[in-house]
Amino acid sequence: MRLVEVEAYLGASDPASHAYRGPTARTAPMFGPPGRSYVYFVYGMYYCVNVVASRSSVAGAVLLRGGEPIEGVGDDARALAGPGKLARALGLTTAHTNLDLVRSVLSIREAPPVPSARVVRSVRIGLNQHATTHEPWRFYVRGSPGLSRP
DNA sequence: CGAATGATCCGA
DNA sequence: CGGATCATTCGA
Repeated sequence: MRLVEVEAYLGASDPASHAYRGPTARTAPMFGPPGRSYVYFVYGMYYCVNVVASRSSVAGAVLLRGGEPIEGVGDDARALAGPGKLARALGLTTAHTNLDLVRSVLSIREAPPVPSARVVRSVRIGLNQHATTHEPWRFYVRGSPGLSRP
C-alpha cells in the first residue's frame, strides 16, 4: 500500500499523545529507538499502527491513518482508509508492537515523492479529551480515496 | 447521533 | 479494585 495520511504524536508536550504521562507497558515502544512499531488496541475492536520516529528516551511516533492499495487489482480502494481499517487490512495486532520496521516482516520504503501541491497539512482529528493540540500535525494526500475521512 | 466492546490507567 | 476513557467504525 501507499501511505496517504499520517499524524504525529509527541510526548510530554503533547496532551493528546499516549506518551503524555510517561512510559507504561503499552506505550514503551514510543520511548524506544526509532524505526520500530507501536501498535495499540482501541475501542475494544480496532488496532492502530504507529512508527516510532524519535530517538530513544524521547517519545515520538507517527500514526498511520490512511493508505491506498497498490497491489491486487479489485482491492477495495477504501480498505485502508482509516487507522483501524489500515491495521486490520495488514493483519496487524498488538502482537506486532515494538517490531523493527526496517529489517523485519514489515517494511516501510521510500516512494516517488508526492508533489507538495498535493500534500495537505492540517490539525489532527478524532481526538476527544485534552485541549486537542492545535498544531497542524496531520498530513495527507489531497483527494486520495485512502483517507480516513473522505 | 450512538452503540459496540475490552484493554488500559488512575485514583482510592 | 472500579469506572472513566478511548489516536474508531458503522449504521440509523
